[in-house]
Amino acid sequence: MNLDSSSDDKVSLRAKFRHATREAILNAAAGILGSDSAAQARMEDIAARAGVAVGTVYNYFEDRRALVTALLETRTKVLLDALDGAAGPVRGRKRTAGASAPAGDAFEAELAGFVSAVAAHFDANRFLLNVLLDEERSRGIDAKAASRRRTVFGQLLSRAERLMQKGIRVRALRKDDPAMYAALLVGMVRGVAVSALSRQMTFSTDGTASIVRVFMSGAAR
Amino acid sequence: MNLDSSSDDKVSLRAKFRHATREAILNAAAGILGSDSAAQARMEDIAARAGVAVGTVYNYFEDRRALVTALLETRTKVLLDALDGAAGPVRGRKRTAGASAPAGDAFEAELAGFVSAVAAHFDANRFLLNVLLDEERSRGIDAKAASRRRTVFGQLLSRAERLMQKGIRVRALRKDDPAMYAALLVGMVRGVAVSALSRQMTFSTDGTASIVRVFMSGAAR
Amino acid sequence: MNLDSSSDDKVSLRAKFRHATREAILNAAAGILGSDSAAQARMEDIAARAGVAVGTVYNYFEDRRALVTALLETRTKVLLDALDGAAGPVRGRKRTAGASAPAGDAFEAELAGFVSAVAAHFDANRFLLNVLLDEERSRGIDAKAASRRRTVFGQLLSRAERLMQKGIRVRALRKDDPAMYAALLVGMVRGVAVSALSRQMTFSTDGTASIVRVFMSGAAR
Amino acid sequence: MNLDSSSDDKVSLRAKFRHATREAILNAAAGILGSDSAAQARMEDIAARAGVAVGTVYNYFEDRRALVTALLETRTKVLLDALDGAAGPVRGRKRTAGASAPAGDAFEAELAGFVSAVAAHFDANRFLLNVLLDEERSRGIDAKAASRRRTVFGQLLSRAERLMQKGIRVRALRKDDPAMYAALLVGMVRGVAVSALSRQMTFSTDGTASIVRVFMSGAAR
DNA sequence: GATGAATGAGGGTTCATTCAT
DNA sequence: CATGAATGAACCCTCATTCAT
Repeated sequence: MNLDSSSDDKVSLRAKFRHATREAILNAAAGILGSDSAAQARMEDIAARAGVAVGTVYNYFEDRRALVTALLETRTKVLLDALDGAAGPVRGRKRTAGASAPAGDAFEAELAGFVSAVAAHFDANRFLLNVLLDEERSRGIDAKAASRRRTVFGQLLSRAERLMQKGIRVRALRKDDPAMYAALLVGMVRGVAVSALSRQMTFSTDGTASIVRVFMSGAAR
Repeated sequence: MNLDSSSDDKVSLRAKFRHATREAILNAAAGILGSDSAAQARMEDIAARAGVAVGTVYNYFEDRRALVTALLETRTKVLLDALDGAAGPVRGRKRTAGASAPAGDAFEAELAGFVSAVAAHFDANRFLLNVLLDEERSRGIDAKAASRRRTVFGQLLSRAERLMQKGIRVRALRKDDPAMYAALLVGMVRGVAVSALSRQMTFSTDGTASIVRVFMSGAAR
Repeated sequence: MNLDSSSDDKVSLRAKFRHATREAILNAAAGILGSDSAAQARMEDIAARAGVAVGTVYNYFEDRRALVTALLETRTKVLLDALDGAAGPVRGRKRTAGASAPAGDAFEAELAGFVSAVAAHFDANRFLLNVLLDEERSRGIDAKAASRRRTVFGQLLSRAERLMQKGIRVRALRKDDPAMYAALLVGMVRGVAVSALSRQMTFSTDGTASIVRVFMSGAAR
Repeated sequence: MNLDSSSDDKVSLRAKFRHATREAILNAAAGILGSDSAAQARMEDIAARAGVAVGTVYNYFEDRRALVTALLETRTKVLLDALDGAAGPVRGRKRTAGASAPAGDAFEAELAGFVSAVAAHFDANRFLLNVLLDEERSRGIDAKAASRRRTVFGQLLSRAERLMQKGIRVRALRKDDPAMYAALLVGMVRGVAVSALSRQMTFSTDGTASIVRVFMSGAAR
């Protein structure tokens, strides 16, 4: 038992260490791929930024593709979880609500939650923003990874679409193609995020409010 | 006379040929950079697609960077010219109009023109769409070109912003930050374009209509 | 202690190995650049001759230019050190000597030392001989390196000039422009070296003796 | 006859023109190959300097090698002719002379002639100086051309050697290996020429005088 | 003949990946 | 396991040479 426990401890320490190293590498990759001068995302640079040797990176990830894929998946999972989390509470509220006005308010709140969750992630991981649609071009990314990534983007869109369907169902939105609504909404978020980026600002709450307002009520007087 | 004309013909033929070759190369580059598997945009591939030898590409463009830059500039110029052309007529109408309702209609028409012009170009040059913000990452693009490109994107945004200012001035739009409006609008266009892309569709007129409707009146019931 | 020593050994072994590889590459480069058919000094050839892959060469030298420069500098340093070493002892003797005849003898000895040192290096590094003045022409050598190299040649000349000044000072030589004397002497050495080269011979001691004799007393009867 | 003569005129005019073009190309090549920054001696550059198109160069010379070879041969022939011309008169004088002192003087004069002829050509054709031994390295020069060139250098040496043999025969020089004497003399000339080059001077008559003096009487007091 | 655009083999350089220590 | 030097396929670019006009 003692032996086991000590061995267990060792193992868990090792596991922790392994995990920490893995994270360090992922963070390094995110940092480099998300930076403006992302041109050079050489494995060696990533390793250096993570404070390990190149070979070590290959101990944690099969190859370059695997690293990028893992990065994408990790970050995407966090985003999607946040979206689902943001949706959850509202869903609860919504069910409780009976009146149509509250339904509209509730939906708007959920929409705001969705928008700010996506925005927060774009803010935090410029990497995601950069990679979102286009990374397939860059070195070492193949078609398989690209399609998988489009799935990533697709997942975001389908979350948005589900939200739109709900909005239509609860009569908060005019009846129309939910996919179109989703595209418009996600496009707006991306547009504001990019705009904030190029002006060296962060998304802030203003962005979220503007998006929700325009999306719901339009910009017309 | 004969001599002159023949000489003229020769010159113009040569010039025409030169121009045609240049265009062929640009088109080839656009095709490859705009394709899904844009990962391989090797100079040799571009040359092959244009039906010339590698060396020939270098007879027309200093290097890879120059080629991409030229491509970007050409395509962008066409887009911006289209935008300016679309804006012109409406401006005339707007001045004539006295009532607020016509002003709103006129602006909406101009907005639709803007949107469909941008959409048409995204449709025609998937290249532009891909490259728009993110190409700075890919091989052979340096910071200078990147900033210039950001200017390209910036130019699109500033056109949109100008349109928004006009909308506010003619009281077609609620008073708000025109830059924000611009970001939202361009984001929507991009969102729909990308969405169309991933569903293998073209932008169509539906997209334009949806964008204008939501942007002006919102999606709320 | 054991641990330390083993770690030391490792380090020194690595360092030694690194150094050996570097030397192997330099030698390969010297061999190829010094050979008759020096036309092909492709990086790949140099690498092959050194028994490594191309990439390895680039682990040791920034680029082609850096390799050639390093080669030149290394070899030149050895030559100059030899010259300075040869000059040292004689200088000691000279100071001791009071009579004019011994002074002349001492100078002649020093001159012979100088000549044979230079000759020995030309013999050993045909590379140096080839490159000495003219390498600026060959591919991949830029102006900066060229001027630096001319400095290399200049350093040889200035060593010779210093020797000539001493010769004049100790009245072993007729009073005249030391730079001219230097040019003549170095030219003679190069002439004999080249001549030996084209006759597939080595410089030998005969060459040195002839040079000293003619330089001091002339060829006239 | 008229027809013939007119055709003759035409032919001779054409021939003259052809010859002029050929010379222009050779001069252009000499200018570029002789310049400090001889790194780029591209066919296109040579053509541009000669004021013709690349294709035209290929109408006059089979290929790059042929051009360089022709250049070398032309220039060398001029040099060798000058040497032979300089030698002629002296030979005549020598035969007339009976006393040993005049013989020495005559030889010294011939030597001076030789030296200044070589120097003049090095001055005029830096190209020759550059190429003399080393050009085999540079682009587009192959082994065959190199050996032929070594012959060029060899021819210079053998002219010098013949002169030395004469010097020994007429007892102007101490009896020794004429090839060695030749190597020393030519080396001196090259040394002074290079030295003059690096100091941006021309060879001048001083150089010739110094060479002759040291070669004949030595530098010793 | 003169022209100069087209050609494409060839060379320098990079960087993902491997593997001995 | 970590390390980092070695590897070599792949890519950008150059320039001697050709050939249609």
